[in-house]
Amino acid sequence: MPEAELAKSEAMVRVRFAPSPTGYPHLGNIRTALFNWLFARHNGGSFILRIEDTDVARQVEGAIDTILDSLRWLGLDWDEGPYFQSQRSEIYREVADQLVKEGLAYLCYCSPQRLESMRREQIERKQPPGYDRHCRYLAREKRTELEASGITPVVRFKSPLEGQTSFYDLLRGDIVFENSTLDDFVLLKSDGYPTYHLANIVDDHLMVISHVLRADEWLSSTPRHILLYQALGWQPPQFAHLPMILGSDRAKLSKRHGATAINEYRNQGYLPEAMVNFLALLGWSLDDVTELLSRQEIIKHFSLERISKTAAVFNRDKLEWMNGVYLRCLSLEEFTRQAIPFLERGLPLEIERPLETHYTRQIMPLIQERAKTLAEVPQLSEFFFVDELEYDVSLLLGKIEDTQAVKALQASIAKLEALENWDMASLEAVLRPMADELNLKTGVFFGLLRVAITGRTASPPLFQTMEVLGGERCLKRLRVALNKLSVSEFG
RNA sequence: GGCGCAUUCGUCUAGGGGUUUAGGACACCUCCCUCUCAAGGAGGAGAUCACCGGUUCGAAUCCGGUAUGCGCUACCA
Repeated sequence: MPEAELAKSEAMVRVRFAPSPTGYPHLGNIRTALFNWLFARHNGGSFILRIEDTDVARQVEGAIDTILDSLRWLGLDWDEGPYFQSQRSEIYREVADQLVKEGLAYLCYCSPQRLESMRREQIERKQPPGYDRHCRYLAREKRTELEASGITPVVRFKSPLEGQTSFYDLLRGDIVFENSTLDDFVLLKSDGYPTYHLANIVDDHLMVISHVLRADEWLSSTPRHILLYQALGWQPPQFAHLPMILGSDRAKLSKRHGATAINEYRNQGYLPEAMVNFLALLGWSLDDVTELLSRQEIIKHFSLERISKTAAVFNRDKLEWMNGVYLRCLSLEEFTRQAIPFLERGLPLEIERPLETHYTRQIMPLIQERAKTLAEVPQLSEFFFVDELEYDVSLLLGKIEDTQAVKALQASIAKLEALENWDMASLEAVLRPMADELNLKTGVFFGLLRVAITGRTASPPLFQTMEVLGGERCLKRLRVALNKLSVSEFG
């Protein structure tokens, strides 16, 4: 980065996140928000939230709330706003009027139908599609006639016909566009709302935005914005176009890519801290080895210089792994607190609510080590809560013959009925020697008990599980297992 | 079609002329631990640094071209 640019970027930092409520924010949107927030926090600047709701037709119900919720969930607090562009129409209109008055923009009366057929013809003739500037050169009489006709015009910017427009991108360096490739884009729509191009630069100027950090998809529009700044005699902010986040098919993230809305990740049991850590590493890195960073560490080290230039494919496996790491870092109290809503929601309906707190608290340490997301907690712990286990007898006989299984279960029941202290150590002290007595490998014997106790072949450690379940439940389950075996013998 | 940006293991990335037989992470495989699972530990496999030229004593690193990918090309943002 040249020194002059560096110096500018060190001045008072004011950045904004400017989502459009035409959909729910996905990973890509939120990553942009995160980078802006990190940049502001690192530099002691301001993070401003602005809702770009100028497309009334495509507005999605509830999108604004979801945007605010998502930012709050991730702890991306804003210092100003939310500002709503829909409430600032007067401002944009005045700027558009001024540009028309100065001859830098003009009224266009072309119908959508005409524009559409024009575009179709251009594509057919393999010409670059773009407005043909029909209304830019309207004769005076014709214009007066159209004004009288009652058609509501749009306002278009008079793009220069030749020359170049260039700017310095903080990430990518000098970028140059031929003005001849730019058409006369719309500033003010016929419904009175501004387009992105107009609203964006007016607000960035009025809100004294110092740096525009936005997704790469905006790079191509930037020359228009530069031209507008020039037309208005305003100093443009610094630009940095961030690499996009792609779906596994390497295409721009969209609804097709599964749970793209960020609040879906919350529902699926991801922790905001894990999400922040993961997202920060999607396009930024500290060094060659660090993967786990706290929010404070990210803020401390965040810099534009270390943002990568290449689009990144979202790797869900890695997010899961990281979330598991964060889950295991939680205190038991915190993990339990967070897991309970997922249990209440995800456990079978017949289990009584609210869940018994003391019992649940005993279960959670066994689950915490094994869950990658909170949404997995009900599935992992279901057998602790249900009265009747549902499993196939064949599971009991996985590695053992039925006569031996029956014998082993009978012996276990007899020994356990006499057990005085139902705790992990006592259980192990009784059961481990039994494997020898029964002439079974511990793996086989404990495996049998595991299925009888949990209904599964994989579970938390047997003795811990039995201690938490308690003697009454365990003995009942052992008898049920024995019964299953005898029934199957006759069936 | 035009314009723009990008191109290092499957994925996220480090590396920015000699330190590189290209480092780390996820996923995968093997082994250890072990009552199963998970976690953890130790290993392994996986990248002719897109390709072709050039600059240089020397290039993943600099330059040019090509290819490929992505983005933009709306009275969407």
